[in-house]
Amino acid sequence: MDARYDHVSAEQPIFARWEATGVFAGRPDSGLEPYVIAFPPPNVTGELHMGHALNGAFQDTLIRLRRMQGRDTLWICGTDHASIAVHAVIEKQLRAEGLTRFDLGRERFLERVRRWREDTGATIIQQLKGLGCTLDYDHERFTMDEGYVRAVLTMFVRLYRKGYIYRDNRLINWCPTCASSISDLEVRYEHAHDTLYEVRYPIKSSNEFVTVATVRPETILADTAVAVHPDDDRYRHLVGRTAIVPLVDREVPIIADPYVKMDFGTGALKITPGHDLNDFEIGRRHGLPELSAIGYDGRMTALAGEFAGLPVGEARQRVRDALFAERLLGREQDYEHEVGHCDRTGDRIEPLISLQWFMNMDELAAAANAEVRSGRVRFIPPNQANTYFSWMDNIRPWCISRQLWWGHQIPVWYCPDGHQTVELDEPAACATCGSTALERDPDVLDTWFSSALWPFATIGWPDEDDPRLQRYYPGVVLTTAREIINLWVARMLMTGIEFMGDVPFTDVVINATILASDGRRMSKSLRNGVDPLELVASHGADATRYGLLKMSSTQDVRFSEGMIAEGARFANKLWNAARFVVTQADTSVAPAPAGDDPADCWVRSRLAAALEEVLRLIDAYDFSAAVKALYAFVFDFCDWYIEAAKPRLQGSDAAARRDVSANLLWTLERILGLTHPICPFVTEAVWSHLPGERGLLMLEPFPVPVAEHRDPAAEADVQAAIAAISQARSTPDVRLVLPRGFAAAALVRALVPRQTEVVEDEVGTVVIEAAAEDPAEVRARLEERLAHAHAELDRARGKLANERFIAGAPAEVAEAERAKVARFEVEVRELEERLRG
RNA sequence: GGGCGCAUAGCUCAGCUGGGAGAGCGUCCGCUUCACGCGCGGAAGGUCACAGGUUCGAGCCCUGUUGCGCCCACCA
Repeated sequence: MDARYDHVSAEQPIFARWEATGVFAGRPDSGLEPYVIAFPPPNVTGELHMGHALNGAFQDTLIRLRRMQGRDTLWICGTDHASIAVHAVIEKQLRAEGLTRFDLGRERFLERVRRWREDTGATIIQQLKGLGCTLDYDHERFTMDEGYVRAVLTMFVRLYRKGYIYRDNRLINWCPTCASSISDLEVRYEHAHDTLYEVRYPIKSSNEFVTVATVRPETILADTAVAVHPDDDRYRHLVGRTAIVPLVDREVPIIADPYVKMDFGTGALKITPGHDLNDFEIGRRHGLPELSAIGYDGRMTALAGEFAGLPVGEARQRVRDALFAERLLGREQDYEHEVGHCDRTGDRIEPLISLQWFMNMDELAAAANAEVRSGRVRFIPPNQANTYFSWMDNIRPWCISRQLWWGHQIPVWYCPDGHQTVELDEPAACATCGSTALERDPDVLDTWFSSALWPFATIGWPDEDDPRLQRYYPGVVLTTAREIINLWVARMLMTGIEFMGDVPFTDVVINATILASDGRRMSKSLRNGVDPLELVASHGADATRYGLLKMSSTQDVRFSEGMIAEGARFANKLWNAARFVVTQADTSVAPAPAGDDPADCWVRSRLAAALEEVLRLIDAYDFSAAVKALYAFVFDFCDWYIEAAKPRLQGSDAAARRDVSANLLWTLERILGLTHPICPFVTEAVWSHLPGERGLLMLEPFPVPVAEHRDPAAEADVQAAIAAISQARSTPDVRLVLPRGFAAAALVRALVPRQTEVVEDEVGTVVIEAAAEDPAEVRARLEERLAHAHAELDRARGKLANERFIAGAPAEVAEAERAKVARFEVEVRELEERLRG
């Protein structure tokens, strides 16, 4: 064994050995209790970023631990076809060639997508292997696999027949570059500086005007009403009258609707159902016509008359000028607000009326809500459920159709008469009129529609007899990022309940977001990101896992490479501890809890406590605290137990040598087992160097808590001795007060500095004195300690003298204060004596 | 605009139901080169963002202020 753990040469071969076992695929015939994690399938376009790496480390740690604990673990591997994201990539390539997807046509475009996917491959899967993740790679799923497509279409057909899915003309978010609708959750709002224009609308058959405010004067051309608040005295007399829309001279009613805010703008609102969501809803309430002045290409339509064909931005300016010329333009004020942009292309979103497929989620959401409110599904941390409830409690119809080509094409066929036939497979004839001239709906489904059934479509659904479905549904835990609670988590809950009759998992763990070191979100454009692959290359997969898990305690955490470096030191420490045991201990003895020196009892007790603690923390998904507890124990083992073992291994007492060797081996084995889920590579590497015939550590049973070795008294004694010895190693005149018998203990013999003299006194304490030192310095130090002791004593006595403290403080707190008084009284007496002497 | 959260040592962060301010890294001092210099021991370093309040007692509870982050959101 080299003096340093070399992750570069160690990791690849170890992973190959793991893969060869085939256990990643689960052990369906083992009779073991299943443990399933739903893996969030990354986009095929994806590269492993920090969020994936954290989530991968998190889930793999759980999977490995449960596997060692004797569960039949399954962690389905796969990727998402990422409809709109892939479109963005390919269409960008096409633009560079001066083309659009429409130049290629549907078939050639899809061919190009498939070719591109073959070329780039799912690199992210390879990257997950590099992190050590034990996903079921042999049964990798893809949301465009044949079976998966069938599952998606089945869901569509069933929900259609249930009446949840329907086609409607509604206002949707339109991205002109994508040439498609996008979902509410794909709209990003950005701050914008615009102008708020006041525009005067003449009132028919009068000299009056009503003045409205708008940031989008070009939409005036599609206005179909003016609205005021029903209680607004300024306008009450106008309700029911007719206003004339400027420039187009359209006569529109003046209506009253409580949505209008009296105190905003002029208190009068122009209503454009075709280009504004609120107006759309007001329009539906009042039965107003829905006109479109803006087309799907982002230009003005024929309705816009002289402005037809102009891009929206230009039309706005021209309309403004025309209004000015007609003296209908009022004040123009600077106005700041949030404007929706397409998450993928950055285009400004145009709300447009469009014939689309929608999904009503009211009932599904109510059922999913109930499972969270009842506690059957819990969010960790619990307050993250607020995000979920705020969306679910106000659920709106979901526009599920996209005017894209890469994705699941909607299984609806239209005959020339416009009848809809909804079938899984292409029907021979129209179900209504029997026409055979059928045309399939060209649109595809929103990517998240297919993601929503990931937990069961990956294991056989809709084939309800598939044994995997019986065995591996429902899973246990989902760990993911905060931003997809609604996009994905909520929808999986809904579909799971609807189609499987049960939720797909009961624990939803929302991971920390790892921010860049500047405190902002890591992003390509800010160039503040850190590549996890570089961390794996430079520090090792174990170090990266360790560091990410340790960082992940709060909701948002700044990335710090120091944590990763700590992980590397930790791995190296383990490696070298093992190297010591292998080279210095008697490896012919069997590993066993042996030896009854205080140090032996202490290390076994600490191990038992660490096992219990780390396990409890992982069960609670507090990986950061688990890593800390593990680190503390491993370093205690190395710095104190191994050090104390040295003289006993080298001494002439053969029995002691055997005991210490057995104890070292036994403890080390358990440390490796406990550490393996977090740092799988180094522990596996070390394991193979230990004496004896060794299989894979990955398949070893988890070292069950060894509670019978708990010995709090020994722990307390040795911990106190360690503190005292530590002090002695830097402060030569310190007086050690150790339990009786410690002068002979391996710990003390091994660790006190050579130049100190060890004396056991008659009351069972050990005194370590410096050989020689400047008396003035000794005196000064003693005086300092005396002053401190006096101060502590006074404070404690003061508290005890306070009646309200005695009345209000818990008994143990008061007791602690009394103990403190006693302790410092002794210390003061001793210090005064030494200063006199 | 709403929700969640953060402000504690030079840095990154712990501090459970209120009861003697912590860890790792960094710095400095000492030790050690026979597992590991990616080592061992120690020390210095903090008005716990600010202002009020409750309490015998507040980093922790309440109110407000300031700064920051993330998520969500249909106010012209």
